[in-house]
Amino acid sequence: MGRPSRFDTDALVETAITVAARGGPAAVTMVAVARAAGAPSGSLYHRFPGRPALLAAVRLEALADFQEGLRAVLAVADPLAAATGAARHVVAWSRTRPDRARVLLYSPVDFEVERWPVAERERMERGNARSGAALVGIAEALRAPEEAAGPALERTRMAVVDLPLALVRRHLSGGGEIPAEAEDAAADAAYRLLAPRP
Amino acid sequence: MGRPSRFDTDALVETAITVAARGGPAAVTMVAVARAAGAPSGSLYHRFPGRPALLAAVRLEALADFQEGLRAVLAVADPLAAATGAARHVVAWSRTRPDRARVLLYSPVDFEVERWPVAERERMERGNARSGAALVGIAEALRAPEEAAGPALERTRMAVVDLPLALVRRHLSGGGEIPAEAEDAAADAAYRLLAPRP
DNA sequence: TGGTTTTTAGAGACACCCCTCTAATAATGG
DNA sequence: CCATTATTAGAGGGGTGTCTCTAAAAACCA
Repeated sequence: MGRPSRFDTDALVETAITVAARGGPAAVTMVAVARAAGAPSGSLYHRFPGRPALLAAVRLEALADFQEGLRAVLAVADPLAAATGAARHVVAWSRTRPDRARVLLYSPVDFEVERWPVAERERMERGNARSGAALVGIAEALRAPEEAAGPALERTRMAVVDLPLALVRRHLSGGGEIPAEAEDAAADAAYRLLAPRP
Repeated sequence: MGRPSRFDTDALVETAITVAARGGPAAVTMVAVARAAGAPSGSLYHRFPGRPALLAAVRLEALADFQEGLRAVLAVADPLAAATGAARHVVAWSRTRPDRARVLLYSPVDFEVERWPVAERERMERGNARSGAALVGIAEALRAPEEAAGPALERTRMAVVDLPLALVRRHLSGGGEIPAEAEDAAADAAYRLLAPRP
């Protein structure tokens, strides 16, 4: 099998994630990650064809981890419970995995998606499509009889993803931590946004 | 008065804003902005002592423009109307000034606030304090009798600032535009979040 | 043991950026 | 018209980053 590796891919991605969490995607350079991992740059290039691939690995790791849990929560039968649970999950996940959450607070553009290798870009689109489909299901179940599909989806996405992430953003950007109460706040807000009008 | 200037400070800040909107704070380098403005880098250094000062100018211009309008809307007498109006304003402002909005979607850390000249940092803190005070007033007026001050402020800030900005973020990050309906969505969501429970 | 394979190790070419510094330029005031 | 002054113009040093390429190291396998 040849010489055993001193730095395995997962560990390198992990340090790249902490670098990204601390300094944003711009700080994720090949040299910076190599230095942080105590590896020579050659070892990095041995695993990632270039910086775009490294950025993709960082983003995809965070995204997959996030979406996996989200989809599990969204699978609950009662749509309102699924939605409030998902809102709570977004905050809870971010609280326990702040570095990965910080990665997700940046936009795809910041991670230079347009330069990613095609395989990685497709992997991201597949993940987004799967989660998007789960969300559409919930939105449809919650939709008021007279409401159009578009606005209903908008409202659901806002309650389940955007609003919790906004909460997370305010706490994390600035170096702080997320308080436990934020989970309740997210769930409560989602309920208010999605419960049928009185 | 000496030789008249070919590039005035405001115009340079303006091009810096479009550079920042397109490529994020990382793209705002002295050379990049100089190139975009068609000016030699020396002209830039003549007006800004260095990159941190340029980043500060970009951020402060966007922030001042945003907060000015926000405070005006928050000054409305009825607190619930002020809050929903403010939420609407955040989206409306972002819709008409997408480049400035894009600048505000990044965190202070991304703009390297810690390296700014002190004067600029203080100017930012003063602006934040003023807007924060206006928000505290609204939050206090909206607070339910049995609610504590902290959570009430959290809820108000979320409805008035975070959630509208989250909406804006989804549309702007990715290069798109903000649809006009988003203003209604923001105002509606703010109402649902802040109106007294049935 | 000796060949094969995988990986580390790091030097080096090239590009870009920050910033300094010196000249040249073009207006104004006496 | 000349001195003054604000500004443009851009060359160049020093630093850092990307990526390539060669050599050595360290395991496995026959």
